[in-house]
Amino acid sequence: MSYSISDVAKMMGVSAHTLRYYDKEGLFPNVKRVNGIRVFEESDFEWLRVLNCLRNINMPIKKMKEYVDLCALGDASLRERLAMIEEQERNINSQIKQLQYYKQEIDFKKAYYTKAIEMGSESAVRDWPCKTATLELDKLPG
Amino acid sequence: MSYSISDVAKMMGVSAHTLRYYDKEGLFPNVKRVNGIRVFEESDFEWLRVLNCLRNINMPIKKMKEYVDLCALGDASLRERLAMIEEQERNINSQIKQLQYYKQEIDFKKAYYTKAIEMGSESAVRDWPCKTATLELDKLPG
DNA sequence: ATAGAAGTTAGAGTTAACTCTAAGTCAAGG
DNA sequence: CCTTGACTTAGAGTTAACTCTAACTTCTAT
Repeated sequence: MSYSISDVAKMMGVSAHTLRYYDKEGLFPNVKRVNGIRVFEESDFEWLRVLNCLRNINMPIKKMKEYVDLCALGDASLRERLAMIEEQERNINSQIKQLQYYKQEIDFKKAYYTKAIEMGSESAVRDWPCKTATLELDKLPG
Repeated sequence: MSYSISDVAKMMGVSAHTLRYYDKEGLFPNVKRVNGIRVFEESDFEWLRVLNCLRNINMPIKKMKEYVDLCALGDASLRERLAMIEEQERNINSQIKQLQYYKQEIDFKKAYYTKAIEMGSESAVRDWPCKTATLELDKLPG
């Protein structure tokens, strides 16, 4: 079974334009062509999933290209690839931590507005103790 | 106690340029000026923390501006503000969920490369069962 | 065989969020 | 008084990641 660029675009939830852009940036070094037309196979899907993953954890396209190039080197680049993956691991962990921190602030705001609406006015809750209000600005997760 | 723009920049971990840009976009409607120079007070810090929070959960600056404008309307905009915060709550929850999902893929990759290095070659682990490899592309968290 | 849909390219345009520059103002220290 | 350094503005420049256009080719169905 083979797939056109727009099939894959639909599957990944991006535009065909975007996939051509990724290809131009060198992210699909192994996709087959028939009469110049890109033909995706199931065997390409693992790679598409990897790209999709890296994109969704905010790896820049240039870094993805570096990763592609390392893959092309085979076993000689295993350590470098592990290092990149470990960097992404640290990255994703800090992103999750940061979001969880700010989730608390958002939850507080939600409670604040809910109460304010209930009371009919913000002035009734203006000086609610805010857990985060005592934090130093420079201690926030970066 | 009052603070200059570069004091605040240091505290927030952004550049003074960036803060002036935010101001130009209307995100600091209440910061005092003395001889045209911005003077930040402790009383501005709660607002800086809110902005910092919204920025870190990837709210676009235009949306932050909308929020600023709603705040200026007082009690009349409480419901709209709650709605915005609730949207951000959904948003942040889906961001966290998505990152946690892709964290699994990264953890798998890490184990994969670790094993490959141990074995001396990727070919030894090439066909490891990958939990995520069976997923439909279009079932991935968006 | 021909229309229309979908593919191709190079390259221009867009958007968001900075990032920097130039030219100028102001306050403090020597 | 004069330099130094931090502040000001308007506006230009940068970067990443698309997003689109124009001109063209190829596939599919009548």
